[in-house]
Amino acid sequence: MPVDSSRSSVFTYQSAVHSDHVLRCLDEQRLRDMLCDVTVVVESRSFRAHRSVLASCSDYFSARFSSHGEAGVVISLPDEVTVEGFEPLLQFAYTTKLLFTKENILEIRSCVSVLGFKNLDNSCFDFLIPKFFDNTKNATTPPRKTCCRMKKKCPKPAKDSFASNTDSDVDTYKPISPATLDEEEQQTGTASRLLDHPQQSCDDASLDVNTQTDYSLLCKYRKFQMACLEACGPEMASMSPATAEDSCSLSCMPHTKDSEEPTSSKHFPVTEGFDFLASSSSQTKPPPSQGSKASCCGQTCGLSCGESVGSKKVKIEDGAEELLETSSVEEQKPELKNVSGDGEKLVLVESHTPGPSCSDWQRDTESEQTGAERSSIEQEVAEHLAKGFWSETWPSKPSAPLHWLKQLDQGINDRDCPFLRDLGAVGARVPDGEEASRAQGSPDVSSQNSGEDSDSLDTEGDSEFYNSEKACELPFSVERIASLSRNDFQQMLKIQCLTREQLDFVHDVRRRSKNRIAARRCRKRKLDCIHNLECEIEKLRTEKHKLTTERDRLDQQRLKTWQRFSGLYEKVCCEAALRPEQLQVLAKYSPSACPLFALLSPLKSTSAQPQVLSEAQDPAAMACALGLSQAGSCGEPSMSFPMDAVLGGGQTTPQALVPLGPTPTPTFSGGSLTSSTEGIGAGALTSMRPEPVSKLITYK
DNA sequence: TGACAATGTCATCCC
DNA sequence: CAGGGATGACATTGT
Repeated sequence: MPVDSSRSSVFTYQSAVHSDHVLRCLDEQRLRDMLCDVTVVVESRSFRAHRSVLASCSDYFSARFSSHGEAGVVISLPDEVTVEGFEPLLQFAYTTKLLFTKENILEIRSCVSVLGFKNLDNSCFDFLIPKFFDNTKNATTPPRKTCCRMKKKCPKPAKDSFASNTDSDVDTYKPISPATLDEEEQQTGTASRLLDHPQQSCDDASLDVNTQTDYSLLCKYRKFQMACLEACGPEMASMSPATAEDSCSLSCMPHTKDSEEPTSSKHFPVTEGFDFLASSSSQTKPPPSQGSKASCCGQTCGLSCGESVGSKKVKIEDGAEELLETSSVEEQKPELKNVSGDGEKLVLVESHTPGPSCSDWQRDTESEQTGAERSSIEQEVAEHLAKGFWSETWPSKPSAPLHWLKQLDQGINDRDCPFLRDLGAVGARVPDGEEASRAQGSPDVSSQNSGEDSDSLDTEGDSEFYNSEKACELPFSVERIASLSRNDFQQMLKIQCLTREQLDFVHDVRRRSKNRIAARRCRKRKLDCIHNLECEIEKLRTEKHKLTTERDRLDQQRLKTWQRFSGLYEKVCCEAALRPEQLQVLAKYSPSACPLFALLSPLKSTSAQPQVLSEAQDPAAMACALGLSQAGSCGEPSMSFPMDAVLGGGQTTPQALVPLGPTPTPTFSGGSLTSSTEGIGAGALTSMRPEPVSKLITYK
């Protein structure tokens, strides 16, 4: 790890292999029953393990162990957990690899669900299980093919061939070609979205791994998953290993030497950020000695485009052939290669790629880059490759990028592989020399040069990219441009001594990559904001409903209270036979909510109801008549009450409380003042000073 | 063929 | 002042 001694910054070294080493040692301890502190009993079979490991992988164990503090505990798992399902999970906990077959995948999923196993999301099984058990392709065929442009870019014959194969044999899960998606991500970077989206949809590991996303609300990622089922599924379902070898996808693998070997592995994205990592060798990534060329090539075609941190990869093994993860740490785990299988066996591998934190650019190319930008970068790198980006070193590097391009010739129709067609288009630009001859040496590739849709596939930006790139043969991978930190990036530029044009190109690539990620972040934030606002609206609606209910309840309560007051005042007025001036005095000292209070102000505006006054000669009757009108004194809402509301001895209807507007309309029904005797006494009356009407009647 | 969604890119502002 | 992030606007592509 080169460190600039002139720096005073604090450096962080993050080992790429440490975590894997620890896990491997734990696994060895488990196999040797060393330091194991728990015995897990499943169906009368015991498994020794470390509690810390189990607890860190499973919510179930975490909860169980938290309640059993003592060591040497024996835990019996529920009946739902079977040996068939638990054993692979235990191995996964110690190896990050989940071996499963068609026979036990259901058991495993059940156990995952029961035990709350982490990092094994249901969506992964949701993706795989249909491929195992769904005999009807249409049942899993999505209406749209979001993820793969193969449909668009591949001529119909290729698609039809897939379809025919699928129809004939979909029950058998076969490894699919890594090219099916790798090519596409190299082409357009679409695969990065496709891989990012499932993560977002399921575990919210969106393009911004540090933030939570509600992208799960969006069905687009599910659409991607379903689209992959169709686009990749047919291959998965129908392609035999032999056919897989012939597929273009395998040829896209940038292996230095292994790529020449028949490969039955497939590389395709799976939901929940799982990638199906394809490799038929123990070294998927080109050796570091090949420099940036091999490194870029490996990343372009061999790496999946999941998130760099915590990304998961699925290795598909065919038979006894073992595939190794592209991670550098994989080389340290040869013992894990012994995955024999009578039939097909899949290995889910969760990679532990550390984040970039050192200045080792060689390491950076292997482990550093975000999934969001990786695909697009890979695309660019792929374009570089196809254009003979490393033409300088190419002659001496037989395993250089075009090597795997050359393999595209092997029984592969470029029409079957959109990436090939794109590469062909790019290859047409290969200026001269060996690259051109190599490209021409491939009938398929050369034919791609005249592909009718190759030009249409190039966007304006691509053309600009090609033009600028043509004069910029960079000695490092494009992905590194965007993935490096600012300081490292500048340092790298100093070291490389690039030309002005190259510098411009590099900065442009970096700027666009950064901005691309920023745009994704921005959009994600926007979606999050929209979702939060929607949640807020829903909350406010709920609160409004609650408040409305409460208001209605209080209205009813107030109505009852009003009825009691009405009866009481009615009684007082009738029995006391008060004169108008006495009524005014009484009303003056009465709460505004009481009916008598209404007598005060209406007396001043009796001109509005002369006929009423003329009829109501009796003070009590007049009081009752005037009491109908409450002309908004003191700014209170105007109220109008039917006579029976006041005189009916509590026979008030809810309408009596409904405000009728600023101009009250007295409704005198000529009722008598015979009142009920119920209610509170006069003494209690004077002591009751309820809140004014303006406070009691608070309408919205 | 138009609507729509997703994404990339550019320009601009702000830090 | 350079660089990077955020974001609106626009273009492109796919469904």
